[in-house]
Amino acid sequence: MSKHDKHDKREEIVRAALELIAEHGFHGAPMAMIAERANVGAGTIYRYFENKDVLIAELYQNLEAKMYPVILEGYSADKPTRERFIHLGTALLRYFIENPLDFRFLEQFHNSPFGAEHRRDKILGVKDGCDVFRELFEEGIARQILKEFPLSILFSLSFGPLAAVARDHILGFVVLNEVLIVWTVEACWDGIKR
Amino acid sequence: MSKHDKHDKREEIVRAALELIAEHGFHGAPMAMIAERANVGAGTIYRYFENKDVLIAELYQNLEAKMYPVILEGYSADKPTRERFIHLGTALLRYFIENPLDFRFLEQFHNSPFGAEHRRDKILGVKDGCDVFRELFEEGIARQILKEFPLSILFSLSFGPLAAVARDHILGFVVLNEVLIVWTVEACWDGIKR
DNA sequence: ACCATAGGAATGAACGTTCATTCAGTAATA
DNA sequence: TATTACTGAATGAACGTTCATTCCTATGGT
Repeated sequence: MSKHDKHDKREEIVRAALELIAEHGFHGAPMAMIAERANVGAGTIYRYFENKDVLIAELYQNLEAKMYPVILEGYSADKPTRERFIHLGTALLRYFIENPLDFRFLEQFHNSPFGAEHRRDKILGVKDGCDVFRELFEEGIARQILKEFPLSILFSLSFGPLAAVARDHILGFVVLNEVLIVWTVEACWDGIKR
Repeated sequence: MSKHDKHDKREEIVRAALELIAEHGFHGAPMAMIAERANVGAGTIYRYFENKDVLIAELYQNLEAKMYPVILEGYSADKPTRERFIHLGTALLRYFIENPLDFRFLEQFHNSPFGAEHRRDKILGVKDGCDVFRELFEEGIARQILKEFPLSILFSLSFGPLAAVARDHILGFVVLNEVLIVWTVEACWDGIKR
């Protein structure tokens, strides 16, 4: 067998961990259960990840790296502010709906000791994906297109509803279709525009 | 000692549990630690609560019962839709900011096995506090004041941002004052109004 | 072509820790 | 004294992690 199969095992572990954590939360996904679902011995996980925390952190970074390009696909900084916002918002919401496991994992992650630390990092040096939104908001405020709120409130007014709607869809309280997705993001825009 | 002191112990347990769970989450608040902070033997908790789950569930119901009248104080079904929405929204946000422990506990609760079950209950027979919002939204749609969205999306567009803003305030990412609170809720209104 | 063997990969039973819960004993109350 | 309230050490279950052992395969000598 070749080097490729090593990766197979590693990826099996990552997949199993994502599934179980998304479905049952961090504390409902013991290492033994992850190992079982990955068809791997319990000890094998520790050949690839130092411990559970490292596994989870890597899972999170995997996700961010995976989402970023999907959401930015077709994004152009030249288009009007509103159009760019709708693009990002709908792309994000679509991603969440099409990848419910990813969404559920992210939610678990943000409501955990990890999440708090991670937020602190983002305060100091904002990382990766948020920059796009930050730029968009700052430009929108400067051009007087957006309400003059602290950035963090604009974030909340935009992502708060998107996350809530995605959660409701995944839990089956609404059925979102393409039209509803766009309308929802447009409603968010109405909330932040002047 | 009189009957009153029994209540004192019970309330000490409830207070300690709320503090620790709000601060460290369900799994960072072992029964032994709750007992210690309540100045009570570990076994004493079980004189008042069958087990940890029951303690948590009762904590949650305490909170709901405590919040409901505070938020409805001064609420009048006669006033215009917008005014009523602003009243409820600002009251809720103010409550969260003034009672950060309550807010953090509610967040922990909603991101847990309990939360999911509880949501299912609310689907069938909507309980207590949500009725006010439900009425408000249904009336707003009927009068063509609000966008014609599924109720659950209107909920998300309203509470999503409020929860996110409250979280940011409590974690120190924004400092909300009375003006910002009102502006934020008005922005939510802009999101749901036609 | 065959076997021997070295060494990394994989395993899962075993370990130490932590937690919710119990219960035998103690203190307070009447 | 009898009853009730309280205590915290003891218990067992569950967890993350370790490590002695097994398995697999690539290599080199015959």
